[in-house]
Amino acid sequence: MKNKTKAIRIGDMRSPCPIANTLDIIGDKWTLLVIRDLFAGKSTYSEFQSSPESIPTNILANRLKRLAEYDVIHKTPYQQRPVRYAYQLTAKGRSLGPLLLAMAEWGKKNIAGTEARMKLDL
Amino acid sequence: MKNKTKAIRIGDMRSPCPIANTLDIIGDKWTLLVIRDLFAGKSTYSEFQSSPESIPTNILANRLKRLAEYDVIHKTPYQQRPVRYAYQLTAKGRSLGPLLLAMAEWGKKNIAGTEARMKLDL
DNA sequence: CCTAGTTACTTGCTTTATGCAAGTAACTAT
DNA sequence: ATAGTTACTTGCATAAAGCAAGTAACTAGG
Repeated sequence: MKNKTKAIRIGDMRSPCPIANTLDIIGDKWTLLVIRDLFAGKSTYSEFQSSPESIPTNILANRLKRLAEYDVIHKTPYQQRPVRYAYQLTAKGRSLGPLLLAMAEWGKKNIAGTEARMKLDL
Repeated sequence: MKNKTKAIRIGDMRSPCPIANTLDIIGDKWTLLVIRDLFAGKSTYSEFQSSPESIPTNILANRLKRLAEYDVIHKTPYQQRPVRYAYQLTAKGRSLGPLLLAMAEWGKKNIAGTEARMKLDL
């Protein structure tokens, strides 16, 4: 099994802590929203863009690239002429389900005015 | 119950999604490391600074302030002359335990070279 | 009293990341 | 031939992060 991803980064870690290293992959305001959308069944660039938070297009491209590098998602062409891509969660990506669930639960309990409008297949 | 915190922010939300709103509070590379330290029993400014990730001092001050504003932690003086403060998790903060646990588990399983060196009282 | 040390920050400045608008490539449909 | 759609990229302004140094309020030692 060749390693083309950034999965192994020993040496350039800020610490060996699993939380710190997870944050280096998903620790920002946008990444988990893309992953949420994937859990909600979305898979194309325009579907991600259509989410209510309106992710900037360059940031979306950047996050999709990073997630693919870390093997959390992968990109496959779903049609030719013109070629269009579908993004989907890898096994590693799907295993973020419990984290997403914990976050959604915390938000619903602790932040007034929040409401889950999409059904996630966690 | 008076509300001096930012707990209620209806109107300036980017969406009603609980995940999006949780990310607006803890979605960055540092906040959850401070919370991790609190779960590990740390409580002073210098203890947070001594963690292996070496959080910049101005960012630490900023995050402590924000977490207090959102009622995730609170600050109490533990001595006079000179006055020194201890930070501790509120009930709201302690309820982040499952989220932190899910994140630690994901990191341990999916990122090579990670290792939990602190015991968290989740 | 004077100097060094500690804790808990704040300030100034440089670098990096975010956010917005516009532009491009490769098509399809009329 | 022109307009529309999808999936991006590029340029530029603003905001946040990161680093080093400085400050305030003390304590302890010579």
